[in-house]
Amino acid sequence: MTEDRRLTTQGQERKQQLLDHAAALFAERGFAETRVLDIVGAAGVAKGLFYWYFENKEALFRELVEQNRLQLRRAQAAAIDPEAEPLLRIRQGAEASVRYMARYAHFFALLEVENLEKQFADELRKGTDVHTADVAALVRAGVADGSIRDEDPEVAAYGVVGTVGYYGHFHRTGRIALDVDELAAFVGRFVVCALASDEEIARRVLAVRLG
Amino acid sequence: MTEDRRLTTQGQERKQQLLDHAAALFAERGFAETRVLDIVGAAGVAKGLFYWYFENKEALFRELVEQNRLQLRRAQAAAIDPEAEPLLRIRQGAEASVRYMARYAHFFALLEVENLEKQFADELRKGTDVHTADVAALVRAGVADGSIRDEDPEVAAYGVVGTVGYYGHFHRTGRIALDVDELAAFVGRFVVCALASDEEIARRVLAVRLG
DNA sequence: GCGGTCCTTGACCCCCGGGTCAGGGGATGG
DNA sequence: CCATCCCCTGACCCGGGGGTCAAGGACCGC
Repeated sequence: MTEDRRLTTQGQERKQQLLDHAAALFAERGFAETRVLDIVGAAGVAKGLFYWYFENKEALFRELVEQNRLQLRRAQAAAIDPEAEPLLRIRQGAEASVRYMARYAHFFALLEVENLEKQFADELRKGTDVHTADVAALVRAGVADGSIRDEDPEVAAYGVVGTVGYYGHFHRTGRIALDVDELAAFVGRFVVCALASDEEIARRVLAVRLG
Repeated sequence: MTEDRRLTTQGQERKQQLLDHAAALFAERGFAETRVLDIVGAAGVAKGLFYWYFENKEALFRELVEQNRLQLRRAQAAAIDPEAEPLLRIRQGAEASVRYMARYAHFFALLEVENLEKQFADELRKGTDVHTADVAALVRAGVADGSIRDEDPEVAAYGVVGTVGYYGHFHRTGRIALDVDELAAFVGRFVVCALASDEEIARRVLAVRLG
């Protein structure tokens, strides 16, 4: 029973507390292994209160995902220079994503649930699919102006999204010793080299310093 | 209580049946959502029998992973020409992995559990880590002879493993329309372009026809 | 036939964890 | 000072699913 509660400021804060603690716990031990009791325990409130704010555990999870997805999208948009050429925009987006994922690593551990909990697959696919569509548009533009190798834009876009995601994952799980700046730069080089139609273009795009 | 049972031929077959049905169910609806009862139900046997062959659900899962990991490694080894130059070997390994993953898609849906079920993280990391170490050795050789861009071999290797894994995932979940041959070829191009130190080398390595 | 090992069954136990609910307190406004 | 709407509590209910077990084949070698 959580139709459309009207929350006071206090209520909103409490809700966010629960979301935050839940995120930390999910990231630490996984969704299935996290009990509602753990979440309320971490937040220092009684179990019943959980159901004041959320329909159930899944609903909380969905809300968490949505919040997070929007934040990432905002971070990407902020990093991309709308005036720049397509391949550079792709590089900017990729590096920004890596930075963002490193910063909110605990959130992203969550998104990977896509793989296991089939119940969330559709929900979570939306995130990558939207991201992929963005990149695909850029690839299409790059192929059109000759700066990107002539590959299927959709497929190539998955390469960018995948590379960013995988490096985020490996970094998060401590298997890549690089610091965030180095990693972001590396991923930028990786995707640019993978997509550029020739060395000249790759060099040009990589020469740009990103702030 | 499954110490070291001596299984008859029939016993081994029954055990494999359970493994197969479990794999299919895990892939279909996830590990946590699959009941032991579902598994034995699919295999058409009683619940108690499950515990004759396996300590518990997790033990079965681990066994499944191990079986599968070894199979992939064998497939990779078979596809790689030990005489070829490093970058070409990487390409061969990557394409073989894509093919293998497409063929045993249902198995691989499993391996992605790495992300959510923290209890299996270590177990599963072993798989990717071994694979990465193999690729890293090839990258090191390629960097040494100048055919591969001078990047940290470990980090670059994660790019290959990640690319293969992600394309496998996207293909498996129906988001890439290409057939396996096209996808494998694409992934080959992607990693070769991402790693090659110049166009000439990339062209040379990509010119080789793979059987 | 007889003992032994392997295989199989399904009812049963039992706990854990999701979800509920009756009740209480503290604001705010009329 | 009553009413109302949020917020909060924790004991309780209850089902599901993991794991057990006593018993009963089936097939073997002897």
